[in-house]
Amino acid sequence: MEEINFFEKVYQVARLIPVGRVTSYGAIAAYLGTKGSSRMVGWAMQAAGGAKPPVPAHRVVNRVGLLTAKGHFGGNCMAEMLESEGVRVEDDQVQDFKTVFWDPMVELAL
DNA sequence: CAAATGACTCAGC
DNA sequence: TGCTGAGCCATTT
Repeated sequence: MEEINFFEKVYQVARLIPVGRVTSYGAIAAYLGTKGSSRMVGWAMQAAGGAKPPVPAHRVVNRVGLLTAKGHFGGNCMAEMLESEGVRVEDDQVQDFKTVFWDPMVELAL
């Protein structure tokens, strides 16, 4: 069922993240209008595992660029994918986060 | 209906 | 400067 709920919104924004870029939970939450639901974004990512098309949850990190989701992916699989896309990751943290940071509020020019 | 959970974020010490 | 506590919203039980 393709129900348009909070998760779907998160999925759509997350799928809009270009390769080599990353965003934060708060940025997506704020874009959706629920700035305080940063946790919900992460919760949506958990459910994103069965979303179609797949959601690049590995491109979604916390506000400091830390791969908090790594623990859920299993191992450093998340960092490997990010590096494969051109994102510099070191010690489970995105380097030049502000440079690779993709802000939906700006990029999508809402 | 109320309580608990969660991949976050901010403020305080 | 680094850790702890509380706040936030939506989903789940």
